[in-house]
Amino acid sequence: MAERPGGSAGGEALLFLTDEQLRKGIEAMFFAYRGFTADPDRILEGMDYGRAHHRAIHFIHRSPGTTVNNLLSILGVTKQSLNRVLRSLIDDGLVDSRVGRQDKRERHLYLTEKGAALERELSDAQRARMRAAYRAAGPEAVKGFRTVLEAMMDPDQRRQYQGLKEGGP
Amino acid sequence: MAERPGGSAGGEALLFLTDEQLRKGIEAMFFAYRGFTADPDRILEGMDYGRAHHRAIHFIHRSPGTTVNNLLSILGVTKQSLNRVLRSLIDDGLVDSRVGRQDKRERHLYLTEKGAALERELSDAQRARMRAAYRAAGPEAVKGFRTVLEAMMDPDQRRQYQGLKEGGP
DNA sequence: CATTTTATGTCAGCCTTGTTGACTTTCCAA
DNA sequence: TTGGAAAGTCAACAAGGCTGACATAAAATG
Repeated sequence: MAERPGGSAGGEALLFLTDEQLRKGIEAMFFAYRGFTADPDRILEGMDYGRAHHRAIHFIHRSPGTTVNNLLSILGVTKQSLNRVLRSLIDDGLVDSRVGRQDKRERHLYLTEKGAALERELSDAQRARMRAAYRAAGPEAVKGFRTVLEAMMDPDQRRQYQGLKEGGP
Repeated sequence: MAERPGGSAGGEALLFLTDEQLRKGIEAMFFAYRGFTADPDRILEGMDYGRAHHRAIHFIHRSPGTTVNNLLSILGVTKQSLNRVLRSLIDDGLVDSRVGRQDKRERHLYLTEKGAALERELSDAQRARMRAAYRAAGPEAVKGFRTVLEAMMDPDQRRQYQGLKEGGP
């Protein structure tokens, strides 16, 4: 791996693995992530909420009835941090927290109509950007996009990402 | 755009634009970005530095001699915020700030040998993950990955991303 | 039944990294 | 020579991470 990068499949086929190409990929992630979060951030500024609230709302919408513990492991933050966010969402009537029927220690989280309305506003904006990008890039590019992103995740994160496909309470 | 999503190219070709597919793309970005930043974050924790220092170091390495103002527009933060980060890097001898020769108001930023060493450590870790993901996904997927990310950026961000290709002081 | 473990909530305090506003110094350019 | 741009600095604040300690209820286990 000294003279030619890669060194097995013949050089040219591996030019996409040069440090220069990798650096471009890294910067693409940086700039694209800013775009990715820009629209919801704009909507949330002015409200009392931020990106952390958006994330909670997204995953509650995604898995209605999810427990606090589930949410914690998906978001990867501490319960104190999540609690602060959930508290404000519950107090403001965007999220409904119901004691579990089988296990009464658990709280199951649901969006209220008001919460669902905000979720719609946020995800409409985020999807609009995503849709424009997808449409401009085309289906083959989108497939590659998803493949690389999945390969970039930590195994635990990937499991959660894939597990979410069918998941539920 | 009501009955069939898209509605022009025949339906099946546009299935990658469904809300479900877009939602998966959104979550892929979320989880992948966590992986993307995980390794440098691990290296930096314990030092006095964080992700903001990493970003500054990255772009100074990338464009040696860049001015504070250049850096500000790339990073998209306030000068007070950047100044706090630069101050610690300069005080700790990782970054060298030189008064401009033509315009003596400007400061040109360079990594010292110590700064370059940390940059190497951080970018080696980040590149290793990127390389593994690229290799697993293959060149076609990588091409799609970059295409979608570029389309996702704000126009200003995209200009900066592309401008960085040749750029210099 | 007694004990331990689990799920959750909460208080207090700290750190990083972002923000705004005000003010100063330097110094290029009109 | 003066206006304004570039940079630096101080102060104060907010969001959203973190740790540690402690409380409560309920389930699980002995």
